[in-house]
Amino acid sequence: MKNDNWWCGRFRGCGYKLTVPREAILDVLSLTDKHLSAEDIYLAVHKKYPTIGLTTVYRTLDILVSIGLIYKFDFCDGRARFELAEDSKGKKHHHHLVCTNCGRIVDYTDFIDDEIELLQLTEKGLSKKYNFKITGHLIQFYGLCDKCR
Amino acid sequence: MKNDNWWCGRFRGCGYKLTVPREAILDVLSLTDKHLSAEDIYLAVHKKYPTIGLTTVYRTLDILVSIGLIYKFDFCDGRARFELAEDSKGKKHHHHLVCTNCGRIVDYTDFIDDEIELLQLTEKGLSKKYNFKITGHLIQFYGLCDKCR
DNA sequence: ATTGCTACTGAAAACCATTTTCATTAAATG
DNA sequence: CATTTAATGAAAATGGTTTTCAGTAGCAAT
Repeated sequence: MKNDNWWCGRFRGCGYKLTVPREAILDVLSLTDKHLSAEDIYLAVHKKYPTIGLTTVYRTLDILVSIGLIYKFDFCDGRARFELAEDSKGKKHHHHLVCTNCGRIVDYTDFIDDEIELLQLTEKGLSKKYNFKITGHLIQFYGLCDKCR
Repeated sequence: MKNDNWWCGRFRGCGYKLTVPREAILDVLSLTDKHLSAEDIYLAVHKKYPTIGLTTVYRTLDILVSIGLIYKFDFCDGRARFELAEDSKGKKHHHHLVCTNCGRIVDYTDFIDDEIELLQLTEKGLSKKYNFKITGHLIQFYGLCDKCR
């Protein structure tokens, strides 16, 4: 097990052990630009490590979400999807545009700046008015892609 | 069966029959300000009409969503939740603030105007750039409420 | 290196919201 | 009122996710 990956510190700092399955799962996520489901990840990991089980994939994803290394999304197709958090790996912050017919997902980074600005303003207002400690937001567009429209 | 409810036309216009279960389900939804799950609705309907089944509730909710009479939301607690579309019944358009600890949901209408304006601008931009026919958006905030923080 | 502690693991079973199946019933139309 | 066809309820199936449990492997202290 190599201890030189960028996420090792993050793991140990949270009291989690560094294991082969966890490293394999993070590898898969850091090498794709797709929005993988737990099963997608399981299948990808399975090619290199056939002994790693789906249960472990689910458990690991839970941990990764909880320590903020990955994000979990619901694109309304009945399964959760995961992607690496953008600050982890030189990825750009983006939002999603989802085709409700074929499931295609477009990551867009245009328009983001205005969105972020407004979101921060709203978060501040909500936080004050309702005394919430805001931890996150979700903004997503749905529609029909060029092929499906 | 009274044929004088505001939704009768909407139903018939879409080729759906007006039935007791459908009316009962819409009644429940129009009398609450909560975000009910399919089971919540089933239980509420069940008090007055014990013969109406959960299956029918699910089927009716599907229809209501598809004709735009209600909205379906995912607040990440493992079940879908439903509420009457705001244009149906003098309800104000709002977005949601969700407590990730206790599940409390705050409907907020402040800040909405700016949000809507930005969303429309973004929709226009996305629609042009990616050739999507945008049909909807989702914007939601997560955090810890005053009791849970 | 070896040990001991404890977290981690895989397989199987359980879970649970939602969907499907199918035989029966009831709404709408004329 | 009869006919057509959609709607219904019960039960079974589905399928993503979680739990259980006995065995395994990280890792800190020796």
